[in-house]
Amino acid sequence: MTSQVRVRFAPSPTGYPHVGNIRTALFNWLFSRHWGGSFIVRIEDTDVVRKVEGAVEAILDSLRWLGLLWDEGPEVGGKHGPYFQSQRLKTYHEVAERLVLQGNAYYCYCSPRRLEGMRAEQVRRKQPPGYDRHCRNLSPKERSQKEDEGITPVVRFKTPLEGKTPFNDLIRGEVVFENRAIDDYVLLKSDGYPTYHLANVVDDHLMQISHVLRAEEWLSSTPRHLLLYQALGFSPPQFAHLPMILGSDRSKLSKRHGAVSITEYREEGYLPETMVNFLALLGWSLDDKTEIISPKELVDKFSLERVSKTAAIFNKDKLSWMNGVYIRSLSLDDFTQRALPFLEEGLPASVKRPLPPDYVKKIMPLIQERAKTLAEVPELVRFFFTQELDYDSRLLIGKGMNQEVTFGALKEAKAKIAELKTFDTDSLESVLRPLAAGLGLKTGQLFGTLRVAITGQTAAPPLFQTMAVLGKEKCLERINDALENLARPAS
RNA sequence: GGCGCAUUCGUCUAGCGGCUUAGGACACCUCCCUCUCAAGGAGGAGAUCACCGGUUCGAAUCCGGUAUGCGCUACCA
Repeated sequence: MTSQVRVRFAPSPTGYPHVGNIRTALFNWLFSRHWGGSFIVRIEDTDVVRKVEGAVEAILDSLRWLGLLWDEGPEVGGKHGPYFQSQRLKTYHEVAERLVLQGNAYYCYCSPRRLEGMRAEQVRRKQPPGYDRHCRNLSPKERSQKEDEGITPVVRFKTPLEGKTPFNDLIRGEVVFENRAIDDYVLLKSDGYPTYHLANVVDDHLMQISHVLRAEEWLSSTPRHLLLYQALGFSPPQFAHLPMILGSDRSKLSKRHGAVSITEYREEGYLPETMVNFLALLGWSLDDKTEIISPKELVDKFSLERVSKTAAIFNKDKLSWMNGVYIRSLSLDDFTQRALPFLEEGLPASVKRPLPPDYVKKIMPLIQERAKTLAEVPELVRFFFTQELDYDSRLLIGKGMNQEVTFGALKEAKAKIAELKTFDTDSLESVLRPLAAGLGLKTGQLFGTLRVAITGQTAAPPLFQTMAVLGKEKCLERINDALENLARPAS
């Protein structure tokens, strides 16, 4: 008997992985790494109807992206495979058959129509909906009659009519369910696929899973699973039900809450280290102040005792803040490397590709601390690449200035800049700062005007650094353009 | 309707009977820094700890009830 920790992430490929799924994966991964155990990925593709093409790849990609590598599962294999439930149907059939033989399950021939009618009636009479056990005690004769009619039955679990099923949830403590509140649920569907309940229990046992860490929505199903373990003579794993992640309106996360799939966050330019850090803190905390925490420390300190019991709302503002923190912490090279794909993608088509590496490298330090996501980098640096600036010429005229003053200031500035032999931050500052005083302008006024002329924006990286990167020629061109724009009567 | 879980600033959370005038973070506001925007620094506002009872010398912390929210109640997971 080993006390090896073996946990699994068992997604169903019925859609792209959302933050809730991934948070569950993260906690499983952290738990396994903390205890030196194994992290297993198992694909629960038992719902043929809802199966989504590409979902498995999206799930695995997301895990890899976040660094949540698995010890057993798709692609890497393992000695308890296969790790796709659709490839394990024979096992489920055998177990279901055994259950029927043992008297713990039975064939049910009820038509969907009958079940529907039954449920409607139950709801109408305000009774708890649930299977009425119509086929629970069919005689052999009745059964063969149904078989003769060509009906493919489902296999239902013969839930004990009395008693209680208690268990100790590692996060919530003692939980008890009355068996009579549990109906005879389906184990094997008529299409030959098992339901979650059967496949999950069988595989967790066969794969020697020691701890089941899953979302709270499974809490009510746990007694069903426990009853199944009992009937099968398997010793159940330990259960821990994680708090759910909710949308801003406190309902289950869905499309209307904006980005829900983890792949969308990736596309929006959130760093994987941000997601890991943020998701870890959604339902778990180290202490009363730790916000930024490394994966290593997460693994080191993770514990189920510090997992909270209450559902959490996904706070995107805080995510963005945290992403900014991580972006700023990147080395310049790393930041550049990561931003590059977003630049190639996000810059206007008119900008020549490939982007000149040296030029890009000079720009990046100017915006690194201004970017909250990688996806907004193209917008922040666009004016460095585009030929023509498109802005309202009225922006050139700063507070307390008029057209004439602005025009003169730009002209003077242009002259000073043109005289410059060395064109860098210091030389620009040494000539432009005095110029402001000479013109009787505040530095903010002169620099503001120049900023609009140079960048087409009122908010941009520091002016002199920006100009130094752009180069003398381009700066002069843009000031010329600004002068022309100013001279043109505003329409 | 039944069953289950939960309930501390708008949000994420700390708190596990006295150290709490309930701490931190995001967001918000003010000021400083400053050529704008960021970043950074200093402050501020924001929670009668859902409510009602009980236990106790003492409760956000323990117990009970109520309310509210969420989940489950499918041949979905």
